[in-house]
Amino acid sequence: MALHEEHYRLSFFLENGFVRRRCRVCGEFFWTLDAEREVCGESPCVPYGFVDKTPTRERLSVREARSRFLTFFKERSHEVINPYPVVARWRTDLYLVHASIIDFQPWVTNGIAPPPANPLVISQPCIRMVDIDKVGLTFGRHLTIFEMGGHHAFNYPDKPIYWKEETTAYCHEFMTKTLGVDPISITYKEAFWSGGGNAGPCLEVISHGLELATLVFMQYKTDGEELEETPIKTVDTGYGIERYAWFSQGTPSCFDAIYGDLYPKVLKLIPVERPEEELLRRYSPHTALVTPKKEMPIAEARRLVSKASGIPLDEIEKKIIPLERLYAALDFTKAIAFIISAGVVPSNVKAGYLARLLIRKTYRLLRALGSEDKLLDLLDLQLVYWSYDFPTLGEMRDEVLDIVGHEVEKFRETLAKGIEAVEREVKGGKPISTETLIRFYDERGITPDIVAEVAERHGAKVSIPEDFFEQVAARHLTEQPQRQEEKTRIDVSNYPATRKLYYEQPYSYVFKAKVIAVIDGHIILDQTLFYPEGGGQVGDTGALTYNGGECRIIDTQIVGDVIIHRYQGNPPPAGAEVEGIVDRERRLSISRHHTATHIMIGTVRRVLGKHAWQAGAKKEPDKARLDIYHHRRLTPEDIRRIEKTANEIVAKRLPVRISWQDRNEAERIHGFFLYQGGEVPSAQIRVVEIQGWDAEACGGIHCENTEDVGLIKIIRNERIQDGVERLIFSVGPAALQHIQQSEKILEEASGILSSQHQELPKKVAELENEVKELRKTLRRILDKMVEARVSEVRKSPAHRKNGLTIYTAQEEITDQEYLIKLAAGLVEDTEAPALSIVATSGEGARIICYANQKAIELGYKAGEVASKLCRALGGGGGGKPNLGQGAVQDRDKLATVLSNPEKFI
RNA sequence: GGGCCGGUAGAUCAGCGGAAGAUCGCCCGCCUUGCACGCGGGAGGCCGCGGGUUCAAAUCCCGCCCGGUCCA
Repeated sequence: MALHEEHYRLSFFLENGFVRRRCRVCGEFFWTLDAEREVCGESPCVPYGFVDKTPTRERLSVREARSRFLTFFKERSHEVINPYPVVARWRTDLYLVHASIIDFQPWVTNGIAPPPANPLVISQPCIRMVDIDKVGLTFGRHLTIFEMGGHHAFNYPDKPIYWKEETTAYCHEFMTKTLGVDPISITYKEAFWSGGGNAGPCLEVISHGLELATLVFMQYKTDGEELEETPIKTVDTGYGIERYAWFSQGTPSCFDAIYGDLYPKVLKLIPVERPEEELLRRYSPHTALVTPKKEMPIAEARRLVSKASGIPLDEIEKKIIPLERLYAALDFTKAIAFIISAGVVPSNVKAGYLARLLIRKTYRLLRALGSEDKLLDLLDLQLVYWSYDFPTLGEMRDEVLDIVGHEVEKFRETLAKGIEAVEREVKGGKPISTETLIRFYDERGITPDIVAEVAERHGAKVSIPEDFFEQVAARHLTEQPQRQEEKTRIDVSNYPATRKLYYEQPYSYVFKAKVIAVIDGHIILDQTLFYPEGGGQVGDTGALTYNGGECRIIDTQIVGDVIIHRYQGNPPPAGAEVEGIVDRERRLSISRHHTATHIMIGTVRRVLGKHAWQAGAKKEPDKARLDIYHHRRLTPEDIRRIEKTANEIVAKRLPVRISWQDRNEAERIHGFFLYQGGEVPSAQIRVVEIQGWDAEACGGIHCENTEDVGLIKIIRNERIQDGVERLIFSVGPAALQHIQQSEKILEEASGILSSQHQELPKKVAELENEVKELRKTLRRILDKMVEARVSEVRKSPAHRKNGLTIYTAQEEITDQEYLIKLAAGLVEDTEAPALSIVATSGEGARIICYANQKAIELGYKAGEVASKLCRALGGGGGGKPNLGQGAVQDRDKLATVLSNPEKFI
């Protein structure tokens, strides 16, 4: 889709002799200097024309391509900005940076915060998981990780920078003058770009079949189908740095250009035979066709390429597919290196799941190449190789290898267990249905190809439906997500912003204010010392007094800029002057827990690693909880180390400094660690800094000094998600309370066992052993008693009915196993039909019946007999033909039944 | 955040309302020059924890803890 021609009819085109044409293949409009041109020039409308050629003046590595790009714009008054992490910590609507403009959305593009420079230029590593299935197949046209060169200009209504004309002119100059690309080969295709809530017309810059850049002119906000003009017009350009390297080198694949230096080392690790260059030269120009789409399955695409290139299909399958796998593994391991070094821990949620997906895909690819044990080696090559340009990769190297190693190990176990399960299923002789395939994937993460592989090893055939993954998706579509319960939604749009006294006087607890309104159980004041819930800190409580009246404040919330106080009792009338009193002890305790949480974040980052980001936090009066990303379960030793280090920081008496800082400045000084609590929607951010230990963007109320926190005691640790550990801790007097409680439990236990605290574990273990021994002894004695009782009961007269012998016994012992063995012993080795009734009349009187084979044949089933007897005695029972049991209510009648059993059965 | 699956012997799992099982591993015999195999015997279980239903729960229901997995 493209917009009306007007949007693209630039003076730059008209004055430089470009003409507008329409592609006879894809039907899109484009601008060209070649009046004869009929095709837009993008592959697959035409095959690649740069392979084995060098359309540029010189061959460029990725680093050189990046440098040419940055330098070009730097020389044209753009400020060079360092790349951002690939994980978008500054926004919550997406996990990964997939374009350079993401760095400046939404705060800059919507005008809330100024850009770090204007205009600016950046080469931003980007991750696109959407292309994951195309990587390798298209020889590098698609990558999950690539660098996007972006020069950006933010045009404010009162301060324009530059727009379409300059942008296009820059691009053309860069292409032709700097790189030396023949102008006649370049086309500018008209298109429309939309994403992240913004949209605008764009020009795709193409040469020799390859799209090298996209020039986007962001000028709309998208609201459903509607386009609304935005006040700030943003030049959003994307130059494919790797593509420039590929284009300039003319290698068969982009991977050859990216990893030229690394290739020999890679082949040493993973020996994949490289097809002869001649074959690659013929194959490569058509690889844009190999894009799996819904309407074109991959097999069909391969047939097309085979036809276009003249290479037989079986040769493609034999020689090209392993290469595709190697290419994909290269790209994925690079993406893994970047994501994990940005602090993502593989898990089943959020960005962690994407990381896990990448690691597993890579493992399976390498498995198909027989080199699954080389994943970490390949990853390590990437970490070292790219650390020159991205030093974080070097700093995080050990941590990344540890995290990924752990993840790979876990996946190996999952695979091994899954494969065993498949083997059991196959050996059961059942054919593998689609349903079974889906279950193996959904419940065990075993893909159908692996099921098929295992089944075939055992001689079973498995057919995988073409639309397998769609069926899986359909299954998940039917699950409707239930919405979280509505939070306090009170319309405050008619009220003025509340003045936040708690920031001006953080250590005051009494204030005067005027009542603006009382609505829906909430009071709105003109100003307040009550801190509203936010940033994980719970809202304040307290009281309001006025003119002889008083009411309790039981919670405080903030809606927009208006603070609402939930009350109990009689509220003051609107307009009244009130005195507010915040519950001081409670607030002090909350502050201590809040500052302690910051100390803990700094601590886990040092004890566990830089990946230990905050996943969530809550600070209450009696405890706080902190969720952190970590790949292993915390050991008791980890917990002790964290506790110890955190308390050392308390004792160091570090000042807690709070200041409002310019957003760009704060990011420059503290980095993105600031955003532990998520995004912060303002140009100025409130930075809470524990000197030398931790700095975070935070709106909470804190102690003035770490020593004010008092003791930090970790109470509990849970794993709330895979890869997320929760620490629950108490601070100061609240911690003491917890310790006293634990001591009380210990005292009770040692009182019972009359031992010292430190003797308890030994004592309990001894007791445990003793119980086991006693149980065994008891069992042996009871077994002896069974023998004795059997012969005793058999000697006394038995009852008879229809040829059936009935033995009865009344026992004092209530042990079930004893009773059953006795009942069985009485009749089991008897040839004639025999039935036994064993009763115990103690607490919880019971009956056990046992029938031998002959008795069952005669029609006396123990279960039925037990049922009849028990019902006659006011209870209930049942069982199997040979063994029945039940309970007796009417204990007095039991003797009658036992002396005349034949009357009751 | 949502869905699904699971927790039983050291390991892998079966049993899914009426007496806790199999295979491998472990221990002791036999066989063998020795090992492996083979044969015979044996030890090893709060059936994840807590409630509930029931005459009776490993089994059914609820909550919690622990693990796995898919999706956004």
